[in-house]
Amino acid sequence: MNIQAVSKKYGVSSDTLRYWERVGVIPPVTRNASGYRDYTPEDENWVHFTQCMRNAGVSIDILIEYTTLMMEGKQTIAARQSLLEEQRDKLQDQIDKLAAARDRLNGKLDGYAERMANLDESKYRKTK
Amino acid sequence: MNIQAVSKKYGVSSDTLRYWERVGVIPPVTRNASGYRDYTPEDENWVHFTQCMRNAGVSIDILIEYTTLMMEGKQTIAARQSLLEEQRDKLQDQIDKLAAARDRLNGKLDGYAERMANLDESKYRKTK
DNA sequence: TCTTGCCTTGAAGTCCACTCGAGGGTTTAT
DNA sequence: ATAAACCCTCGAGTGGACTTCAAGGCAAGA
Repeated sequence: MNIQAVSKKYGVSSDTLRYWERVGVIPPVTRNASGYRDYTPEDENWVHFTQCMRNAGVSIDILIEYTTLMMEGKQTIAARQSLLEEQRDKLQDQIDKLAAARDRLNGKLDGYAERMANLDESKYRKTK
Repeated sequence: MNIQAVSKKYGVSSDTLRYWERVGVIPPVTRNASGYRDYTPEDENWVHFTQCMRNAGVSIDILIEYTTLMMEGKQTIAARQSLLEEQRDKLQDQIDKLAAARDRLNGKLDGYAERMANLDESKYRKTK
């Protein structure tokens, strides 16, 4: 699958796909005879994983670290595991922060709903 | 309360507090006789709200827009309400993305747990 | 064969949200 | 009364993550 098709399939620009590969977030992508990128299902999986992590705010540096460990083979399994655990915990913290912000907005919105109701009411009885 | 105390209380640098005020994320803070910032409880509340929203990734531009509407008074109530609703919905979308990433990491971690178990086992019976 | 369009690289540019430094006034402690 | 530790403003600098640009190679259709 060429770069444009992958770009469309995952909603990531070709520039970003090349950038991810250049800095080492994803391992070197398979090339065809003319040197064009030809993403295998495994390459695609890296893209998908990266997109998922980036959407969640995992930093480029962390992803580079993970990919580097991955390419170093079996002896890095324990390191990869703790890296992933750490990121999962960070994600959970972030989820909690987002939920707190959402709840705070909902609290404010309750106040607005009331004020809007008062505005409506005032159309009918001009009490103030 | 002076800027340093607020900085400590909310874990936001003094530079950032000044920056937020400068660009209009929070309204002008009360000053003392020598022109130093002296945060009232209401000023603090703006800081706290801003910190909560920034932690959740709400952009500076959106916060400026909200504060501007706020300072324009009652006639912007409806606009503020829809701005807040939109942000709440965005936060929910982001929460969903983070949860998806977290779940994906947990899936990967299940795989790692297995491999680690195999490594342990191989210490005792060298079957491969 | 010429054109259109996608592909390549490397370097430079952009955007966001701070963060820092310079230069200067104020308050507090000795 | 003078040094240390605050505070102020303004403008420039930084870091992360792209994004665009420049210059050129290859490929399929008219």
